[in-house]
Amino acid sequence: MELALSLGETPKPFTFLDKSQKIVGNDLGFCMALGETSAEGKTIGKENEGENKGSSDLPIQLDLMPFAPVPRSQTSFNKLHFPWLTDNLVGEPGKRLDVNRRSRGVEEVDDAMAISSPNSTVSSFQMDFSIYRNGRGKRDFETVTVECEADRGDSSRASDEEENSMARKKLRLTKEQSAFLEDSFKEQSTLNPKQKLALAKQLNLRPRQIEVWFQNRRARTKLKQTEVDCEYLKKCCETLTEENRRLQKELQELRALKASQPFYMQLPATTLSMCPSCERVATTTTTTTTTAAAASASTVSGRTSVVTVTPSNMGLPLVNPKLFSFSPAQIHAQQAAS
DNA sequence: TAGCACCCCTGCTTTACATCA
DNA sequence: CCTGATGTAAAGCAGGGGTGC
Repeated sequence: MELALSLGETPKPFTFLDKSQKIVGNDLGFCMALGETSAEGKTIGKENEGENKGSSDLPIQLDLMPFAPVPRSQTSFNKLHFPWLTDNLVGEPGKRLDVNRRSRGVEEVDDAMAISSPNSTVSSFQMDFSIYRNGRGKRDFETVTVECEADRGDSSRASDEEENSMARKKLRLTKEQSAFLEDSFKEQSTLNPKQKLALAKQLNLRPRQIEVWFQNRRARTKLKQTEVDCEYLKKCCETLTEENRRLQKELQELRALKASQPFYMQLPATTLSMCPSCERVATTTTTTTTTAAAASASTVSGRTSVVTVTPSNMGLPLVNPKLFSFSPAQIHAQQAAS
């Protein structure tokens, strides 16, 4: 029996980038600065130049949060005090580093950009997201603090006293973000760093968040698949149990028949065949069955792998018909010898 | 070749939040 | 409206495998 468990998907070209325009232009209420420069000095999103057409070449920045280095007089939020903002600086002494925080590499650079880069658009757009999230009128200013804290990144959890006093808040992804991530997951269940960065930029999330989302998503998929497999195996078990019961019954009948018909030796042989792959029975009766025994044997039918059921081997338990493979000539020879 | 650092993953757990009775 | 139970999802954490130096 073969169980086809497919937990993964066939790798396909990563096409979620094509959706950027749709998201950007629709109801998310934000645009992205795809012109940012990555750590390697390459323009991120260069490979998606086609999608960027129609939008401005310059990064768009919404000055809704004090992360961006805008003159204080230009932002309406400058009257709000965000004590953690000074912690956003990369390399700030006294920070506690998260163990999962990459100490080098693209992601860190990108995180740092998202947190402290003058061109970062993250915090601004998170504000937009928070507005959408406040559909029911909850979480207004609270949301602002949540998003800001989320943007601080793992490495800026810092200032332990503040951290302790402020309970860990969780960023809730918007429906749009989740849907986009779902679509991306359908395309590909794992991401390479470039794809992660691109997704992060498109959704204005940190790469770490994208990574975590995909990890959790894979875990959910696996869990669901496990449940499905479990159900399938249950049914297989029931089927096999039923078949076993039936075979046992037939075996009893055959034994009873054998006992009642001592001259079974002259019955013709019946060849049963079993497909090796599916183990289904394809009865191949070689001769016309004239007795109940032979008829019964053909229904036991077990199996295509050449189970030759003759009166002489009828008494053998049909444990694994694959083990039985006798040609009529062999059986006749054996009979003659005995 | 061993040791180390780093990256990425899985598996499990924790925690914040939403929902509902 | 409040409250506690419960489910869900984001994030934290530990540990292992792969890779490069």
